[in-house]
Amino acid sequence: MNKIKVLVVDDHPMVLEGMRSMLAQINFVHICGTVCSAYGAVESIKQLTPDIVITDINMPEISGIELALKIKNEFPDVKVIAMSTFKERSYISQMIQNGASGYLVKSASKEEIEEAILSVYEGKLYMSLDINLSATDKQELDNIPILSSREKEVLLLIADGFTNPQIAAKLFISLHTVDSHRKNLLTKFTVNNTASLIKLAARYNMV
Amino acid sequence: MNKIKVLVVDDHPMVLEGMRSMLAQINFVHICGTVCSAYGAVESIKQLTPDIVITDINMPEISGIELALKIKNEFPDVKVIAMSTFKERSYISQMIQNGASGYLVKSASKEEIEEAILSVYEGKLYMSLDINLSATDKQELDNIPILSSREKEVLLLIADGFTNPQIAAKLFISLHTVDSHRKNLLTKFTVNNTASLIKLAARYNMV
DNA sequence: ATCAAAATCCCTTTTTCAGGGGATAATAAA
DNA sequence: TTTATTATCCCCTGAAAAAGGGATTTTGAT
Repeated sequence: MNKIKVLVVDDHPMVLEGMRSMLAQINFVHICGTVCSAYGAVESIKQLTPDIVITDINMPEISGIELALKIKNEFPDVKVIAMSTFKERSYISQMIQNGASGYLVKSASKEEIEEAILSVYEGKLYMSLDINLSATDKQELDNIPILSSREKEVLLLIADGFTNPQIAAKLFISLHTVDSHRKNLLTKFTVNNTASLIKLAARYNMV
Repeated sequence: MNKIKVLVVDDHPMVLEGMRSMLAQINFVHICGTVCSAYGAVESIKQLTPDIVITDINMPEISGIELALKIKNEFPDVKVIAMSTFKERSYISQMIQNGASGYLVKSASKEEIEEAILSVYEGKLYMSLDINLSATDKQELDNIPILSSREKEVLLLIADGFTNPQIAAKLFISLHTVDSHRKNLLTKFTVNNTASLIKLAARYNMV
């Protein structure tokens, strides 16, 4: 059996080293390279022709989300596994939409990484969301409200400091409508003013 | 020369592996252990008697900040190096106040880690703040306003959704005073309403 | 001892928010 | 096709925040 060629992209040398060390223990995996920025990633893929790219989501300048899109466009056969701390839950769906096949938390064990690589290599999806979360973390995830797209728009504009009339003008809707969305946001987040709303939204990486 | 005994604490196995691999390349360092939670750390220090503990700041349940305090109380001779992504800048001062001797970003290179360990072992302070920051990150750091302790209190209460009258009651000060602090916060953050204020404060890990 | 900064308090006016109510098309899901 | 959701619009009231002005007393640093 040919080894699965894996390229790792992360801006933290420490994580790269960790991945390198962990992947070295998996016999069916060959680490064909590690890259510390999304800039070098595309070039490296061209040269090293990996089967799977494991990439951090949070990177300066070019995020893992954009990188996933680029990879899917230029190298449709290359599978992408996104990696991050559990906190960036809201980014995961974007990552999947951009063609990623898997999601790993950075607290993943060697076994999980192994499973993720195998699953993704076989064309399946792999998600390691529920693992390694503390009880409070899980509860937090469950409490993240589901917003409509319009509500998301309004939320972002609120967070950027726009007043209701300004938001109404921007979205070409009535002031009353903005007010309704705003009320619904407060209800969905079970808070009673803007400060709490934005604090929570920030914690969930929605703003 | 005796090797410097180092214990690493981090809840991400990947980072632990990375540190282990990087420290293994430094000849004057002996990794006497790695621990994946602050709970085990104290016990391990007792058994392994490290010279230096390198600990992540962000850990579930017990943070690195609390851990640093515990270590300084129970093992005053053990030096502590705090480690995190650059984002938690606001925690650094707390870490230092709690007796940490150094600060490493997770994007630190082997050389930086080497230097940090040496410096701290010799009783100096080591800070790796300005390294590996992108231009925009640096600019952001520069723009982080310096708040008085009172302002921090007020900011936290605002973020928790308390109104000015409630804050006044909690802090035993006049409503007018709260209002002044609030105005000063808006000025210092160069924003013009609460939503923007909390969004920024959240980004700077102040709430 | 002096100066600067921080923290405190006071006032006014305009604007915005919060919370309450309810209603109607359009769309998506069952 | 019926139901539920979403997005839209409207009204009201009182509370709170934004923005402007200014003043005094602690506290900390030089």
